[in-house]
Amino acid sequence: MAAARITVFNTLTMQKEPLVPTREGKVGIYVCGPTVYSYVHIGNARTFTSFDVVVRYLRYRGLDVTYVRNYTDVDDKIIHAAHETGEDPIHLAARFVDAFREDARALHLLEPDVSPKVSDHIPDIIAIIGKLVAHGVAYESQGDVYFQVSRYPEYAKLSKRHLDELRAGERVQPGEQKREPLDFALWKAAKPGEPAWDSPWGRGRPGWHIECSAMSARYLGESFDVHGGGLDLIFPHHENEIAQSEAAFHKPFAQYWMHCGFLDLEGAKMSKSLGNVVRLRDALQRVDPEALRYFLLSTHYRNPLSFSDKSLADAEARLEYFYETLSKVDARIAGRDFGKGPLHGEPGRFRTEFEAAMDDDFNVPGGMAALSGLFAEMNELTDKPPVKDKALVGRTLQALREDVRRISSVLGVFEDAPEAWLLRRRDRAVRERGIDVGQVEALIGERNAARAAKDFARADQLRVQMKGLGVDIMDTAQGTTWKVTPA
RNA sequence: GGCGCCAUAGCCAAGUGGUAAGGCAAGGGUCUGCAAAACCCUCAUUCCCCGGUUCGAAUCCGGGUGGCGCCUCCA
Repeated sequence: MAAARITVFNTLTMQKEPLVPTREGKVGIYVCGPTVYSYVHIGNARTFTSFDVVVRYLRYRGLDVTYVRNYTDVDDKIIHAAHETGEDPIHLAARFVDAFREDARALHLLEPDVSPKVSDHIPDIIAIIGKLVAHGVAYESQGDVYFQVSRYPEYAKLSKRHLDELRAGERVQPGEQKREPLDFALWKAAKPGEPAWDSPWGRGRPGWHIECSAMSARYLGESFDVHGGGLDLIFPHHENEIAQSEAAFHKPFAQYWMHCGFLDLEGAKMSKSLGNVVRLRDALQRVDPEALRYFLLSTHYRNPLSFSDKSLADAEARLEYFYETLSKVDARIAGRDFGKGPLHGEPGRFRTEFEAAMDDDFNVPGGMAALSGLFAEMNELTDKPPVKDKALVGRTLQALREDVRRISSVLGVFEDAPEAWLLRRRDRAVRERGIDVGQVEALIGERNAARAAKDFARADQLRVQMKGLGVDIMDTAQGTTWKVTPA
């Protein structure tokens, strides 16, 4: 069975384990989505892109995946942000949900099967809190409800901390009515001007962690397969989710915990206090969205990734190579019938290599190596075919092109029409560099006239002139084309 | 202070017991009027340092050095 071949690094055990879904052939995955108080940053984007590929690959392997990624739209930070703009918190959150959807589309993120919001699940949340109170692991205190950590002996099994050490560093916020410092809020009594709902404990709103316990249970069941998020969510968020869910339902919560590493800014942590947060939205303006996606996937999801203009430029250059190859290959094989028959070499080996890498805890960089081999093979067959049989070459190219499509569907890159992507990229560069296209075309015309007249000195002079404008020209069988010199 | 992660060529980056993937850059070549692109070749006896385990370690163990993260909101 395909799934058994896939191995996942489980934060719970700190080991790679075979992925064995609870229900044969089906995988439920819950990823902690954005708290929508602002635009998401590129670190968020990395996490969501990583899990996007996880979901795509599980489906590629034939698993029936239910992918849930929530929006936390009721939260302290949202309330603060709304106070500053004078906006209604729920309205502000809705605005940023829309913004996120736009950014996500640009990044080619799949729409999850379910994208639940906290504000739509208050009854579910109240029901779980009610269970926890009934089980004696949570208590009401002046309109707040707290989870009593000491009543859940397995607390901190995910982050592997010791309770006494945690206690040493704990502090109680003013106004909190906890029995013990480690206890955390499940429900917060309403303050004036805050979104609030009726509950058995009075009007109030959910605490931070409970929504994920409620929404995962609703859409995936009280026990499900994979739970994901950023590294920094391990403590306390995921820890608290485990405590709440397992104490409420008396069964194991998520089987596999997957955590995505950080993205930093050339070594420096991205943080609001340093003022070096890069919004996904802004990054999307600066670089081709697909290049950004390719960059985000260029390091294994658990390793740190460093964001820089150079790495972005590298990603874009690489994408250009892929698209130029595809453009060339498509021109060769599109709409042609090369008949049936044998293929040259073993074109399927690249996809096999790709799968082997991806089976191993979603090793995307390993998979990219296979992809490099695949593209080199396509280029060779197109430009310097080692065999004369054109039908054989054509069939092989078609097979390789088909494998590119399958791999693309997993990585979510180079799915565009190659010509369209190439032109879009050039147009953007033309705008950025302020290049006069009419002038370029005139110069090309002049140069071709000089070449026809064998006036190569003049032709070379024009080439140099265009180089000075930031334009590289290429003489091909289809005529002279040009592109903008990489900055 | 506690817990944990990371350290691979000029740069980016896989590899977690069997003798260093891939990419960029660089050098050489094929092709080209010249170029560009593409393709081919070259490019780490060695994986931060010191010990240990082993027939065998980049991979395991111990110690050190240097980065980083979490412990408070954070993807």
